[in-house]
Amino acid sequence: METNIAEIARIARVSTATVSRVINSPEKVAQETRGKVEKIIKQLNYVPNQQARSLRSRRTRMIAIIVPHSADYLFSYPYFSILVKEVSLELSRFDYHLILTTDEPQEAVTERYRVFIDKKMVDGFVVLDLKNDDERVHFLRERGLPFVTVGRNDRDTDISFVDTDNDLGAYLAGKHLSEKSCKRILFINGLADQSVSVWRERGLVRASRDFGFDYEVFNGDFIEESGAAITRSNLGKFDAIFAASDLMAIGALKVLKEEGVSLPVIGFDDIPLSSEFSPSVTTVHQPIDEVGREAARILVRQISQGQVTKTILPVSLVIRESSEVSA
Amino acid sequence: METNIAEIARIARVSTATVSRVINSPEKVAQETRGKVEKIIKQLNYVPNQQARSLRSRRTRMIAIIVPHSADYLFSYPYFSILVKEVSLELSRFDYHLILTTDEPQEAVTERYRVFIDKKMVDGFVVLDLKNDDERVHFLRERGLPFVTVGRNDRDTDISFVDTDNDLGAYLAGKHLSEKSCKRILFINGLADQSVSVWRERGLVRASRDFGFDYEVFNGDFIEESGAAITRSNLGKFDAIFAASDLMAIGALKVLKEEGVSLPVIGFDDIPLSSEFSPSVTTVHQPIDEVGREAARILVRQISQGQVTKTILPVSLVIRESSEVSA
DNA sequence: TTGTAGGCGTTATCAA
DNA sequence: TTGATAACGCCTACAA
Repeated sequence: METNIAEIARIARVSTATVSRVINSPEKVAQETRGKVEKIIKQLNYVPNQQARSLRSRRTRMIAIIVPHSADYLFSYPYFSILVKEVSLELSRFDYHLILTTDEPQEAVTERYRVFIDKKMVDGFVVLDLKNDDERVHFLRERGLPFVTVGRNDRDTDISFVDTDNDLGAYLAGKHLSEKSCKRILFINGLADQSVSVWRERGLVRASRDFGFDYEVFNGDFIEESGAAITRSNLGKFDAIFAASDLMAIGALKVLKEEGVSLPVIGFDDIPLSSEFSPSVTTVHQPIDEVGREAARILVRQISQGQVTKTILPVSLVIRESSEVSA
Repeated sequence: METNIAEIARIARVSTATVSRVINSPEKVAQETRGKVEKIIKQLNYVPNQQARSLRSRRTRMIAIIVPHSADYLFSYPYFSILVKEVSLELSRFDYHLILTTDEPQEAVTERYRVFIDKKMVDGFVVLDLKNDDERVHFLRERGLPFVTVGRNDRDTDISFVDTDNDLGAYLAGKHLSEKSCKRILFINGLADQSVSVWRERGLVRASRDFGFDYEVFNGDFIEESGAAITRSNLGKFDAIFAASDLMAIGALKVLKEEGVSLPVIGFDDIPLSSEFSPSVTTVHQPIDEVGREAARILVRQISQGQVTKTILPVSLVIRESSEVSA
């Protein structure tokens, strides 16, 4: 016989309500009864059935991350794995758990969200890969479910998010390049519809005004190939490269090496590979592990206290070999 | 008011039992009633509450993957992300969902398994990173919960698993190197306690007998640094290198380049980076996406039919630049 | 083929 | 501070 709250109650000679209180709000139970019940719980290795709790309390303690198939590249991006790991670990410290899933290509972007909500499976969502105008945000708002976005945009200003200071990061990169006397920068940005790309371009615009350089933007998709392709088709036109991801910076560096060209290159993220690559990659460091943990904390707070939290984490320029060459 | 089975029943003028039957075993309901009920379900956008179903049916439709902190490296390993993605996607096609989590360093290896089981949160587990003598397998066996391992060992032969033909892969690598006239191979294997390492060494042993070469084994931990370190401390002693992961092979290739040494190098996995690296990496291709999907299918079968399935997927040698050099 | 009714294990309400 | 009892939403004997 599986032990349940009724058995504990029987043995402790109290009611099931009291056992439940010992578990959920021990402060409401007298010291003595409480000790007695706790002892029996321990003796029998009793653990509450989560499904029953969820049904009754309408809280599942589950959070979902739904990776859109259009962001498939995330799965070979080290940044993403680390983020997911930290989100999951921090959530578990609050007794929440993470469902990780992908959508299918033919589905609507919001379909999986709808299913999770309708089935009453989750208490909230972490939204990655935020767009400037993000359907998922509209949807979740409408449905009234708690969520936190990683990144922020201009439209949705009253929601919980965690972001890094992308604007400043790009500004620092531009400043550094201008200090290397660069005048025409090739800016390999991310996808244009992603909010992160907007912030980074803003930072570079500010820097170009403050320090007097020109730049031109091309949109890549964060992976190495796109950085390489954009670099290849622009050889000879620029005297420096700033890429919105380390992988694209590495793609650029490979092309430059192939072509025997030497230009300062700066990336973004500071993934592990960047310090090992040759040349090691100058980059804007983002505290990705902290982003993950903070996302978890913000969401838990949003769920339990209905509190909107906005966090912007600092970035820093890490100077390595790839920017230490003459233009 | 949230719509539930009772409301559907009321409107359709049938009992809740009939509505439940329409959902779970439509063949037991008369065409006419069935149509009527289905129509109303659709009209009201009714979706069954998963928590209630779970409580009643004792099936949560949740599967967990618990990554041990000792396998932290997995999170920066492209192989792993792709596996997780495919497992999750395939599971969702059977209406199962994936909980992804990590354990904490100070915990027992089986602690999180215990919690998930005791809370009645999951129907089964995918066990990664299988050891020769794996505590988690003992534990899950004892507790009687369905699970599938990715990899197989000699001890636990009556359990469901999906594996690739690691033995053959290593054999093919050895054969190829011997065809390049290599006589002394540096074998950079994975961690000694992992079952995958055992199979790969077996394959190389067979090849060394069949083709007459010598080899020496060193144990790395699958990441680039360990491949580089082992290569560096063995320079000059071998005329070829076989590494148990592409990342370690790449680490080896970097050291060789640095030192101006040219040796045939073969990796394992065939991660995306291997075809782009310079030199492109000769490697044993594993169908990682299929491994993930098959793991999901096997587990679902194990849960629903109690059926043990063992799958070994084929590998193939992909010959690229890194083995096309003279020793 | 359909309905009645009990129960899955817990939490919440209300009264004592 | 504690207990009795009614939900939570669904499934499934069992009976009709």
